[in-house]
Amino acid sequence: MTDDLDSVKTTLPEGRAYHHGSLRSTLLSAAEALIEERGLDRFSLRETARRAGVSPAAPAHHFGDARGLLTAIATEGFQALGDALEAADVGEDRHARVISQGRAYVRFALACPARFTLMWRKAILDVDDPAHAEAGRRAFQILDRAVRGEGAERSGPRDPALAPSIACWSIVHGFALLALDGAFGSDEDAPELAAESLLPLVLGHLAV
Amino acid sequence: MTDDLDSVKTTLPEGRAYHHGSLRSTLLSAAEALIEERGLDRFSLRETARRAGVSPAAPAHHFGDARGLLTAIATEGFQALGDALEAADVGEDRHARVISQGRAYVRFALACPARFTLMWRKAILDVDDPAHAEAGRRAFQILDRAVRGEGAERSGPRDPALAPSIACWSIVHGFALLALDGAFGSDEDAPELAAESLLPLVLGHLAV
DNA sequence: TGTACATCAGTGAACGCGCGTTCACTGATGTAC
DNA sequence: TGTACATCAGTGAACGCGCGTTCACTGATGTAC
Repeated sequence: MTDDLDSVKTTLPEGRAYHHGSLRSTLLSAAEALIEERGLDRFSLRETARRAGVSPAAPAHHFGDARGLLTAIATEGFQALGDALEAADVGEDRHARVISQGRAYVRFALACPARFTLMWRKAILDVDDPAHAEAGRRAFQILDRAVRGEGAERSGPRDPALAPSIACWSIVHGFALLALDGAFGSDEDAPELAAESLLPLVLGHLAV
Repeated sequence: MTDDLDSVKTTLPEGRAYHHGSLRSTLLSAAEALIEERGLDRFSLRETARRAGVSPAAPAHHFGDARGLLTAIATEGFQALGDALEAADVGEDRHARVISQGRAYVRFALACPARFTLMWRKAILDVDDPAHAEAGRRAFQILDRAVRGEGAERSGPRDPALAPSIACWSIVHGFALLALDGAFGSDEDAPELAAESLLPLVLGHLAV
C-alpha cells in the first residue's frame, strides 16, 4: 500500500524481503497485468506468482485459491466502476447526467477490457462473496439514482420500476461488449473510435 | 445427417462403425451439450471425443484443432440467430418488427446460453474464418433491414447511419448478457422471468 | 463387372506441458509477561 | 526492557491431473481402367 512498508522489509542476500509487506496488492496488480496482456483464458495463478517474484504457494495465504484472487480483482473492478460513474454524475439535467454516466461506463470498459470482462465472468468467480455482490449493487445504484432520481425505492431485482435504468445499463453494456468483440472493426483502436463516433448517436436513441 | 447413412456403415464386432458416417455433426452436438452442461471454461476436445465415442485424434480430421471446432459451433450459432431474427421479422409496422426481433434475440440467447456466450468469445475462435464472419454479418443485417428499411446502404462498420440499428442490437445484447450473468436474480429461471416481465418495458425505452 | 490403388477417416498409444494445490518447513513478526 | 513463544507469511519440492496434439498405423471407400 504505502511505501513506509518498504522500510520494514528485512533484506535478504538476494535483495528480497522474506515478508513481502504488500504482497496482496502486488499479486492483484500482477494478475491484472497478466490478463490484459494474455487474455482471461490464459490466466494462471502460477504465472501471477512468478511475476510477483514469489513462490506458487504464496497466493494461497491471501486469496485461498485462484477463484479468490479473480473475485478480488472483480470486486475492485466494480468499486472502480462505481467511482467512475459517480465522478461522471454531472450535467445540467437528469438526461445529461445519464448520458455522461453512460459514456463513462463504456470508457471504463474499454480502458481495461480484460478486467471488465472478468467482472462479468461469473463462472470463474465466487458470486457468493459479499464484498463482490455489494460492489456490483452499488455501481448499479449510482446509475439508477441518476435515471430515476434520488428518492426511488428499489424493491427487488425484477421490479418493473427499474426498467428505465436497466434499459440504460443494457445499452451501454451491450455497446461496450460489442465494441470489444470487434463488431465495429477489428483494428486495435476500433473500439475507441466507435465509442467516440457511434456511442453519442446510439445514446440518442435511448428514451429516459 | 440423414439416417440412410447408417445403412452404409460397416458394423464392427462391438457394433460400431469404423467410418462413423456423420461424425462431424455428432461432434458438434456433443461439444454443444458439453459446454451447456459444464460451462465454456471447462470445454475440452478430449471430452467431446469421448462423448462422441471416438478416439481423441478423430476430431482433427474434421476441424483441425479445438479452435476449429469451437469456431464451427459459433458459425452455426450465428446462422441460427439469423434464422431466428428472420422468423421474428413480423409485425404491422417497422417498430413492431424491430421489437419482435429484439425479443427473439434475447430468447435465442437464453435458450442456449453457453453457445451464445461462445459466439462472442473471440479470443478462443478463429475470427478470420470467412464463414464465421459472413454468418455474423448476415445476422446483423437482418436486424438492420428492419430498423432502417430495405434500401439502406451500409458503407462501413462505423457508418453513423447504423446508429439506430446498433442501439437496438446493443440494448438486447446487453440485456441478454446481464440476464445470463444473474443481474436480475440468480435463480435458475431468473433470466426467463426477466425476459418476460422486464424486457418489454426495457424495449419501450428504445427510440427507433 | 472386377480389380488395383490412392485417398479418406478412423485408432490408440505416447509426448510433453503447465496447471492448482498440498506438504512439511522456516524465517519474521508481534504480543504476553 | 527482555524474552519466550504463538502466529503469520513465506519457501520450494512434489503430487496427480487432464489436456491438445502427434505419430505410425489400418480399415473402408471410391475411382480409374
